[in-house]
Amino acid sequence: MGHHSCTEKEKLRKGLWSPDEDEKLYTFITRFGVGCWSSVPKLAGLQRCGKSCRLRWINYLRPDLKRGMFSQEEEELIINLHEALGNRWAQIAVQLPGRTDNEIKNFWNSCLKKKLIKQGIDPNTHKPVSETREQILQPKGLPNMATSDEMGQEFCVNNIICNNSGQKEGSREHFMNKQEYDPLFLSEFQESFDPNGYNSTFLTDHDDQKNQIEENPNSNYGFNSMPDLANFDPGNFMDTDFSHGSTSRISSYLMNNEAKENSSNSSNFYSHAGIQTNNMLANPETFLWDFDKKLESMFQFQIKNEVNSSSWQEGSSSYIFNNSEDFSN
DNA sequence: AAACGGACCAACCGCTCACAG
DNA sequence: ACTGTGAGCGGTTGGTCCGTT
Repeated sequence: MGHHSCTEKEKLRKGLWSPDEDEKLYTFITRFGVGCWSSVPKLAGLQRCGKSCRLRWINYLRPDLKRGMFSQEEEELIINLHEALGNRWAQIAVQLPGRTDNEIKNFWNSCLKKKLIKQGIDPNTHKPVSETREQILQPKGLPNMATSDEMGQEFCVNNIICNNSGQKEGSREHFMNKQEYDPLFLSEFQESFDPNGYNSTFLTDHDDQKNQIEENPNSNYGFNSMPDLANFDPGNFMDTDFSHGSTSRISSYLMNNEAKENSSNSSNFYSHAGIQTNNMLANPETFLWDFDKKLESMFQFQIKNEVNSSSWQEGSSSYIFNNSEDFSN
């Protein structure tokens, strides 16, 4: 019901994303923000399904993504969270700013799982393997979930959920129930985090956000968990900072070479993390206008003929990148 | 140098849920 | 209440890399 596989439409491309596709998607999203994913491919001139675009953005293009190896702290946090939440990667990812659920899932499956096994710990139960064997015949509830009796011990994730009262506040049940019934639950841990990569508060209060942008040049411009751009040095921006993946390598190659060959062209998509963000910081409003203009001339995909106001959810984050242009026009 | 296999990771698939009409 | 649609999630797959034989 309601499920349309991307494969049903044979025109649609599949597989790895080309730098050109990345560029189109990145340009589109930074310009108009995240709205209706199903309309993104058409509007951005991509032969992909919306689902694929969404995934590409979330897992790779989002500017707030952290790159590179997981730190020891992150590693421990993932293990703790997995013990509490099981394979709820999206929920785990919420606690690790700049990391995606996919990334964490892959890291878990390829690395952490084996590490725990090596240490004699069952990655499913987070208990010593010998103990797990004894319990294997016992009926189980949810996998990875400690029973309420077992949860007499404190559940402490990132020093946030610790409960000094001795109650079972830190139990997985509590953790999940609270999240289920309290929509603001996550904000207790991490203000305004939005898994889409946008600042949630922005979605509900445009004026405040706008003020934030105007008053604080170091704000994230709608993206959360942005790296400290004030200290960002484009000269030290290595290709390894960008990604290690296959297309990523291509992208990185292009980024490095194009940046060298065409350093005057600030609209170079792959240099966005450096040049453009610095421009943003220096003068946000100028940047918005400037960036917009450059994109216009640079990429030339014709949105004006394709966009109509009803095909896009009036949008929230779009004005950050497009405050000078009425999208519906 | 070639073949092989494991590790890694990006992307896909299928499912569920939320919501609008 | 029902149906259609889109978003999001978790499991899985397939391609690439890299070390070993």
